[in-house]
Amino acid sequence: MNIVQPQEKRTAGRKATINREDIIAAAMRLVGPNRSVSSLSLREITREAGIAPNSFYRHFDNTETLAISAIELAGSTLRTLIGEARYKASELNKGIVRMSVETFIHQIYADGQYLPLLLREGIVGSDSFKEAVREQLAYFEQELADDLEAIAKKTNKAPYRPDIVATSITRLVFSMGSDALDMPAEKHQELIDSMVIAIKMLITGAHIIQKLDH
Amino acid sequence: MNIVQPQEKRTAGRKATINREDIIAAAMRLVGPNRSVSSLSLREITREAGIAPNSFYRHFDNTETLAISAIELAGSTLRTLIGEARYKASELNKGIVRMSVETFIHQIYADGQYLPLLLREGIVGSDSFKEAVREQLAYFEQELADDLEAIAKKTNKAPYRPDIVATSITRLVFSMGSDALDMPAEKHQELIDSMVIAIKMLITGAHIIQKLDH
DNA sequence: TGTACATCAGTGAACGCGCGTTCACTGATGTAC
DNA sequence: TGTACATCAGTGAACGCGCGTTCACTGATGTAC
Repeated sequence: MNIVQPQEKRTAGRKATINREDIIAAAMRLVGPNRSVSSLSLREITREAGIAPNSFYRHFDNTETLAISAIELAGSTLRTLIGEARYKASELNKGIVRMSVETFIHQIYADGQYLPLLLREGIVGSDSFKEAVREQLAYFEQELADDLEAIAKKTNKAPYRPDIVATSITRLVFSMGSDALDMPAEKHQELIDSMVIAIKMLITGAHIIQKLDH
Repeated sequence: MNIVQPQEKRTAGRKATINREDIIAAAMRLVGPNRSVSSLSLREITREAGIAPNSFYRHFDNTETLAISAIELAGSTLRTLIGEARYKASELNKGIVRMSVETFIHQIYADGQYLPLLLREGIVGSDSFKEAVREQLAYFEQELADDLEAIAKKTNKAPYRPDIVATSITRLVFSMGSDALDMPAEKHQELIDSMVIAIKMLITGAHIIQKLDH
């Protein structure tokens, strides 16, 4: 979970004009809505970052290392955003589900392309990419599971298989969320509504099903 | 939906030793569980197919055209499989949901890598790839919607927003289904069980929710 | 304060390599007569 | 049946290009004394 190695105390030497975050940002700009990080060439990244090709090696061992750093950055950024959404939801008395989903979608058009990055690299990346994404998704699911538990306590009704509910919601949000990239902003509200309905179906079903089967 | 251009009647000329399907198959072998079609080089594909690089142009305009053909082939193959599963389910009196999911998962370890191909290209592909995948997903969702309607007629209870249910199920099956690629075969049954439960939660929830909100 | 020195981020030039694409060709096949 | 011919799938050689990586270097910075 260390996004960037701790800055070891410098003793002497030329001052750095660019850092790891700058290079990651350049790579994020290049991937856009369609490309995967593994399709980026080293020279392409350094061109975008404004440095010489071989300067890349001063900051990363190779493009694979850069990609994993980008995935970790994306994951922690998204979880921070959702954390804020959760906080705001409790403050504004707005539904936690709707608030979280809205944050997700609006984030897509904001500074970063974090969500689609995670989604893509979890699917097309190398094994180590997939592992890095899996780790990030596990954090999401854990936080979701906590929410579900809190709801369960409040309503005195535990959902059936909360693990499956958490996984399903995560998958749905990522899958449907990435659709937002390919549609105009005015359709976002409709998408958000659909996602909220789907999630509520899942949660509602999870509370009923146990009565039927168990 | 035309997988391969209709064989125009040949009048003269050397007999073909390789055809479009052979080249698509070579490409499918190369992508494996991780790579996207767009990462394949023309020379790599022809090497795998056992032909000279420039022979590729006798069959496809470029690798993009090949990729779209592969997507269409994957889509129609999968839908045929699911169609058979649906038929068998009604014959064997086995649950239609379980039967379809099991077919999906087992197919992953069978001849083709169709499901992950669709999933990947729908996310990392170019706009035309995405369009091709979207078309295939739309077929799936339509067939699912038909099933839901049939169930609704039988039970005399229509689900709320069957479109959202169909979309959600499709997304869940593709997302969780592709996990099967990264896990040993003995864990497949567990995955199938989880997917079936998630789908039942959705369907159950979709029947309850309308009573609450509408 | 001044000076010699170690550190190290960034560079320009060069390398060998695989790539997509082109060209003119070969030779097997089927057709016309 | 035989022969000249049109068709066209597949090829070998060549091209210019962007790639990842290496090397020896430059020169700004901070440290030791």
